[in-house]
Amino acid sequence: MSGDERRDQILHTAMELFSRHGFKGTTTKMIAEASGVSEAMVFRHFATKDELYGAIIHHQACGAGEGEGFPWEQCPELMEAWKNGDDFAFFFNMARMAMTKHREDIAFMRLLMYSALEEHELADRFFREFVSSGYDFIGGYIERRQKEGAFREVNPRIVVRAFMGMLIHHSLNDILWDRKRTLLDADNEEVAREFANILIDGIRN
Amino acid sequence: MSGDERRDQILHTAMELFSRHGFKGTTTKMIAEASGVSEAMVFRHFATKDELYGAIIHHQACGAGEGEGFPWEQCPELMEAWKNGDDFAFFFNMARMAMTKHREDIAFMRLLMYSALEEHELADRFFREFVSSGYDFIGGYIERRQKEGAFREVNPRIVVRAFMGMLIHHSLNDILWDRKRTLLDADNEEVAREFANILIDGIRN
DNA sequence: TAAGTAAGTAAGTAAGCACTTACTTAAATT
DNA sequence: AATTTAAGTAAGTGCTTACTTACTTACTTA
Repeated sequence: MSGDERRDQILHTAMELFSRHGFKGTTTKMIAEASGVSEAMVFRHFATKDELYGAIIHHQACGAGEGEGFPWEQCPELMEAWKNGDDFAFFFNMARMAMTKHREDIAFMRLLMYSALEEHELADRFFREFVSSGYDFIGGYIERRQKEGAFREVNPRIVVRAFMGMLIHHSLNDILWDRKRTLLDADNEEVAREFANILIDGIRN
Repeated sequence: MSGDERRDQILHTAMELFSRHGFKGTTTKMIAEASGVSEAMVFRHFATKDELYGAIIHHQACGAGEGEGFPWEQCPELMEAWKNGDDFAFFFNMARMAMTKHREDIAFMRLLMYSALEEHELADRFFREFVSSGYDFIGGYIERRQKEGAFREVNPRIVVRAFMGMLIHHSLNDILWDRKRTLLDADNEEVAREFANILIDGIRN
């Protein structure tokens, strides 16, 4: 295997392990064994464990945060709804897109949670670059629709927090707390629809 | 210091450290030093590090999960609202109470997150004994109000998830992700009021 | 006052940790 | 064919970890 291929493989293996066991809970020996090489190979590609973690962060931040732009800019139905002021389509597609993304990237979400708890850079960076843009995007839409008289007077940031809360908490339940779906076992389509309905009716004029 | 006092002190010190650094990230040496005793004293009171963690879990599960009953049963305004079907008072007090509890018990919330990620027993137990009762309580109220014709037809569990999502996500932002309040800097009273308003208008008939 | 008991520790131990060294193999280049 | 280069490893290094042992101190009780 070539150097670059091996580097990539170690990086992905390590990311999987870090996301499962956290930074302290993952040993370089585990990473080496899971990658099918000796520990020395791991340290040839990444000088320290911290540097390896840093490379994962960089890789994820570039891949998830931007790269091809924010995911909501990637969804034509969503941008269409944004232009037309189609409230249901806007919030419904936002919810569906978020849930799909979360479900695809469980490892990344776990890594993000660990990072936040362990106060690594990733959480902060993801937050500043990604989440805050999401707040601006949704918050901006709400503000516009308030000016158009569609939504009542209310701090748009609180509304965004309410909506983000529904989405993230729901995904976190699926990934972390209620993996067996004992509390709520509905498909994402229905949940997204109801979240959108609740929010829209909740702030309609 | 007597044996029982010391045991308690070590337990609380350890809980603080586990909540900050996770299980793997906390060493018995750290615990001993922070408690002002030798490591041998820690192991006199708790045979293994796992047993110490178990004792913390037990202590927290008994203290937080029940003991004097669920916190919502402790709040007279809330039970009054429940009886009278005063929707705003019900959801507003629920939100305010949850936020206050979360803010008081940051260490416990962090411990809970770590437990969920590390798949320790605490997360599961807290979830089964506490969260699921919360779902039943709020879900039951919504169902009743649906029968009375106040709320529209919608899966009550989805509504509970939406509401819990707002509350927990908001607290998690305060504790973990947005400690500097760059995204949203509103007082809990206002946030609780708006969350309640959004939910009620969102499911009103 | 002598004996017993409980709180406490200094100084270990073996295993595990991140990281290194000195070496081998095999393919590409000269 | 000889030399260089890059992928790879076995066997370490020194330090930290969870946990133990053998001992001391201080208070209580017969």
